[in-house]
Amino acid sequence: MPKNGKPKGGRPSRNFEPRYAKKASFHDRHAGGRPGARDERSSAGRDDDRRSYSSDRRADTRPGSRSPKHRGYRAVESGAAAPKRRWSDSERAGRDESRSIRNRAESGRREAPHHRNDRDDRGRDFGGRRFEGRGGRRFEERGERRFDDRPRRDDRPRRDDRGGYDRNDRGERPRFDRGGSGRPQFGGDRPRHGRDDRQGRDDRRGFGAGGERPRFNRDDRSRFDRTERPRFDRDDRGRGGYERRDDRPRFDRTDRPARDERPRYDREDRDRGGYTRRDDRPRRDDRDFSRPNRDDKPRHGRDDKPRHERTERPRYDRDERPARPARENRDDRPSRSDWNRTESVKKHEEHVDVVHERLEAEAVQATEVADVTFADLGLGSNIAETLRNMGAETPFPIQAATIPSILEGRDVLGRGRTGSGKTIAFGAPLVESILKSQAGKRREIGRKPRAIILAPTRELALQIDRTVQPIARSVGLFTTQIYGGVPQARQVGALKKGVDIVIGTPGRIEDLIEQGKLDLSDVRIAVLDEADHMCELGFVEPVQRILRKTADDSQKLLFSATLDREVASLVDEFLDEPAVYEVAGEDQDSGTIDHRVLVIEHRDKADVLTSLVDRDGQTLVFARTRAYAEMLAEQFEDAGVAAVSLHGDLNQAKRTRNLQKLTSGKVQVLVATDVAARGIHVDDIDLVVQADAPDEYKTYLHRSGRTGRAGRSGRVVTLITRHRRRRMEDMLDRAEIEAPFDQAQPGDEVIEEIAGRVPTAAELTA
DNA sequence: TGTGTAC
Repeated sequence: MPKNGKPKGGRPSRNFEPRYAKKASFHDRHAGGRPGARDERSSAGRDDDRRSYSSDRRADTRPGSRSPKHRGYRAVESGAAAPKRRWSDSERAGRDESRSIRNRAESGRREAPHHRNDRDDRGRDFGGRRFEGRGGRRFEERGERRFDDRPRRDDRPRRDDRGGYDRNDRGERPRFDRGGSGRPQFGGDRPRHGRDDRQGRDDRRGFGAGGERPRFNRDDRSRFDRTERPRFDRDDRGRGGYERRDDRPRFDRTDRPARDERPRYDREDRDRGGYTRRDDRPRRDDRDFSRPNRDDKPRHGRDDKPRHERTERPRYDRDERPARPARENRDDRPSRSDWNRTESVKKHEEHVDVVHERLEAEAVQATEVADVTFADLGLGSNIAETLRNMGAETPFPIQAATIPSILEGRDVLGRGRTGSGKTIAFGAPLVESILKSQAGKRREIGRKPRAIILAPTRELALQIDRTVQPIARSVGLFTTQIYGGVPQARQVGALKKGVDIVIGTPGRIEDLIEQGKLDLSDVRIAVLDEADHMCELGFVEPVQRILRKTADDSQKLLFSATLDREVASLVDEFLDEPAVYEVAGEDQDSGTIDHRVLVIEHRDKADVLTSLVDRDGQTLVFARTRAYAEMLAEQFEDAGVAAVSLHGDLNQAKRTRNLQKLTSGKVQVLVATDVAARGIHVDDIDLVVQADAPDEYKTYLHRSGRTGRAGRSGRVVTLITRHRRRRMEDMLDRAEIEAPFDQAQPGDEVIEEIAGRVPTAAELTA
């Protein structure tokens, strides 16, 4: 250990960023004949241009840490990272306390004298320092960031767990290099794999396994599904489904005939806009749990209600539900699909209703939730204390609602806007459960993870870890991030040492599983953040395969701000009588966001956009494609407005760096694709510009949710051309958002108002 | 169609 920690940790940065940068540059230099060469070069070229353009900015704020330079720079950077201290007294105390707590809790089980030793090793030799370093300073920062809007995320990048130890892993890499050249197959498959190359062929080489392991082999997959869990077999589902379907036609997707029976929605929609999906979410409640799939389809939205009723929608339709006697009937229940709204909530019906409503009223005013504490909800003192230090004094509604059920071991579906405390809502109880489950057990090196948290983007995975890690650490548990775009070595190294909670994205997780480097068989809690998104095309299968790798009876927690029918596919297979919670008003504009739509001429788009972003305050611009996002960022730079982009064509180092530039305030404008639509927290964004209107209401809600956070005001403006007006109206309607439409041309007053350069009429009167 | 997840 010490070895590992020393050479590597001390010298090279523990941050992967610098490394990436370095590799990238190396890569650029050797990009010559490689497939991705052209892209890389052009990318690099742009980067250079920008750099020179805004060199000043960069220079001051970020002394070399980012720059791909060398040691010297790194020294500077390490200086920046220097704040990382070792364990602080309080942390150490916390660790000890947790240890004793764990032991006590485990009175029945063996005491495990090793326990302490193991941990000490970990803590001192590597985990200890780093953690502490990070912990000492970051705990607070995290808290601030998350709850107080402090933009400082600089830590983010380096903070990777055991980052410092990577170096060791690196040392091992060389021997794997042989595989380096042997992975032509990928290149062939992916025309744009250039970006991967950028990140560092070293890593890839390390895996070398390119030829050895056909990870993504389609055949393997199919084999997988069926053999592993026969019970989930489609056929089975179909069977089960039918039974249920009879009861509830709407949920079944296979149950198409049923739809025919309920054509009324379609018709209404058709009359309106034909293609509109409006019906899909007449009311939020329905939308979530009963709707067939996505909004696109105008399928029968089973309810007769005209959408206007939505405003009145009781969140869970509890009233509508036939009251069931609590969970005793579990066995009697027709199927899991009931999760929708019946039983799950029912079990806690009384309790839930009470708590839910009481808190709900406080949802907007988080500070009012004073009568309940995290301890009341069942969390241990260490965790409660950590949450307090993070800025979470009292539980938010969604937390108060879900924590008890999660601790109870139930599967849970939770809907709450990211930033409203959703991460803690599942993170804190998850840590508590894991802690209890292994109370008294020795923490072994190389132990298998006990929990896994899946997110759709790397940035979100990082963010989740920033919240969960301190909580876990407060009780002696370890987390690690497993996502792509960065070298595997560090991640694998962490797994070898043993981690309790894995947080990451599907791709890399599955990859490591197939490599035999990640074993989820001990995972007893699996969380899907942005669950509805994780159930979309392209995501759902990997997710299913991953979930199937977890312990058979593992607890599943699905969260999202727009949790809807889309998760039915997973719910049917993986959840058992899930409890369903949501907090009204948290999944969309909570009244603090001002929505506007500007109807413009296409030829004016560039000027209007530049005018909108040339302002004080941070602006997040959404573009539909990566290319357009990149183009807009350049356009803004050319116009003298510092801007960076965030999209999938950038290597992870750059993605991280660019996002960090926004959060740190170095740049005021970030142009992104929908990679930034969900979950990303940048507290000071006060304007969201949708250069391209989203295609579905959920995307609108997620994008607009990047502003107006924590009760502050925010503004969202969407640019459309006149022929898109109708679609836009329909979408807003589905999103239940009121937004005035204004015709606009460059220079118009309305643009000045939206940009905040001129007070609006409302602001003047106010 | 594009976006994200991956080597």
